[in-house]
Amino acid sequence: MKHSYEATSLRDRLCGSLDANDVGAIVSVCGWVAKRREHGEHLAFVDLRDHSGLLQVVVEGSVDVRSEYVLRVTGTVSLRPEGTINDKIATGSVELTGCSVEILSAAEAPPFQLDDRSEIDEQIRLRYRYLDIRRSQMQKNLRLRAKVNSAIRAAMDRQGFCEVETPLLWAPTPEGAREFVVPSRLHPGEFYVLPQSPQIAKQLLMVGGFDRYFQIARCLRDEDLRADRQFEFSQLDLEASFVTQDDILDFVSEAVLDAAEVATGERPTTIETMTWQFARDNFGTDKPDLRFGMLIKELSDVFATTEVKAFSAPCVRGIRVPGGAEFSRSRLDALTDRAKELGAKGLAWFRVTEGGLDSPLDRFLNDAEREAIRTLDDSETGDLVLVVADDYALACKVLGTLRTDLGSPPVSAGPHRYCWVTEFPMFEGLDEDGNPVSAHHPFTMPHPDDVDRLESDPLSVRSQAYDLVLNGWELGSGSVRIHRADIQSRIFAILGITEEEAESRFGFLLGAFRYGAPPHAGFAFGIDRLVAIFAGEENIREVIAFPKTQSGSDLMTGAPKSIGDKQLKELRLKPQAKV
RNA sequence: GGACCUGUGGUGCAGCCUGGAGUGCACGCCGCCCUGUCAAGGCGGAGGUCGCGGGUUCAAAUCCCGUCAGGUCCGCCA
Repeated sequence: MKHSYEATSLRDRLCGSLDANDVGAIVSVCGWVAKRREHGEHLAFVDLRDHSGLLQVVVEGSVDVRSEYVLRVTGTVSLRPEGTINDKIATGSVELTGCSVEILSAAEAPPFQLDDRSEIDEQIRLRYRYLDIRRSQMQKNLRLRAKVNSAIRAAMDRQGFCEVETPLLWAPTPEGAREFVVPSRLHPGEFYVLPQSPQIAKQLLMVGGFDRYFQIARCLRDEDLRADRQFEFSQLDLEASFVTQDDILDFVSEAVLDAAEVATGERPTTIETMTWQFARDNFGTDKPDLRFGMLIKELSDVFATTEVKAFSAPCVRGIRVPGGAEFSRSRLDALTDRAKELGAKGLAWFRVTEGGLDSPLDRFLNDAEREAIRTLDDSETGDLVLVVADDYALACKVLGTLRTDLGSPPVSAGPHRYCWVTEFPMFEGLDEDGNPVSAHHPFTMPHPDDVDRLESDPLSVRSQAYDLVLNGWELGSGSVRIHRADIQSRIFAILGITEEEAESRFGFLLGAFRYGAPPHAGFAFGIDRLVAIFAGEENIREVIAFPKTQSGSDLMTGAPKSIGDKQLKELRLKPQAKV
């Protein structure tokens, strides 16, 4: 089937699109030389590659082309002679014969082979990213991303959302993530920042009467990089007025499920919902991976009056590791190190054996304690039980992390398990001045049932904030926003933000809210992470055309780089010498 | 800011623990041969600052210290 986008002035078809139905057609194709196989001066085969696939070109006579030469080949689509059909490629039943070959561009030997067989060091790939993305895996990933983007746009459009672009040059609003700073030439000594998200802009759009806004927005955060974090990333950012939390969950679900359908061919039937408290109790984290069990079990009651010093703590909890009794001592030591890295004082391990428990701590346990551990989560002989005793938050963090370290299937293997996590706490902990810290952001609406306790017991107050989680990755979060000045003032007061401070930091937003702010709520989720999971990639760099390294360098362009004195002078900037 | 892993012809690896001549494997590259290959095949060849610096030693790719780059993680990411 010929598609309109295949044909151009230079080519008629894409290499990978030809098959037995095209036999007899005289076509021109363009692409790169993937492989050349010469048989003396009378016959040569060239595998021509474009993003659609490979096509074997038969040249009668010799041909002076090398790998990665760019060719335009005109020839007849022919069935391959019997016995020479190649099942491994989509076009393997045909080949191009009687060809004339035009060299559009010669090429040096590439620094690495562009086939799919070799694992190339990422450093090399990133230095020659323009070659790396010529490889089929990267073509696949980036094109998948484009499909996801377009499915999301279609879903938002269908739901009546209006796409509005917001500024990249924004005002500093010191709060949350560290911002990238842009010096102003016209106002020397003053700065713009690149937005960590369009949060405030989209709330202003609500005030402005765009009751359903969305944008596939670039967000920038100057924080340390990780496998799932780049300086710049893309979010589906949305906000709607005259809605509740449930409306937002519906809007987002629609977009995500559409994207999933386009990406995987299958529309997930459900997105589970659980409260933040439930997630923490059972998974030890606010981003639960539902693909496997190993839930965290409570042991605090059993050890409430324990003689075992290591277990004298407000919270004692454990997980069962199926088959973990086989772990070597060094592996168990590594787990203990990991627990300590996460802040635990130690990690207690118990091999469940035929006779009971194998553990250095076993002899200190009384019968009830031993029985509770031995039967934790229906443990059987051959399992391992890991126990952490600490305060609740740390026990959650340590066991939750060990759970995913030990149980999480590879991204490419597991099913896709989506999950809404709701009723996040309004505040998490206290800052150095003793003020509660916003868990989401200071414009988040408290849970209606908890508003009374805002002042008396702020840390117990739930918010109307929610996260979307996929396979243990936080895809995004959102909240119902505060649109009433009285509640906003109370929140600022609790956070220890004075009126003057609030005015100087968010004045334009608070000002806008004085002119008729509709109740509104919104959400944003990371497209890089979503696509990475769809693509079966553990690392979002694999779905980004030109990513940065962990230290924030671009190995291709060499960024960041110094700028010339003239530019510095113009911006009135004076770099300090490196220490 | 911190922990751990990695760095050896163009590429991917082995060699390092237990020091002894830049040794090996696969791919690629160059030349010649080859009329149905498709990870083509045969013959020949070129290609190295063992990331960089210092130390130990008669001798360092190998051991030690430092440093740079890449990765994973902790901190950080409202």
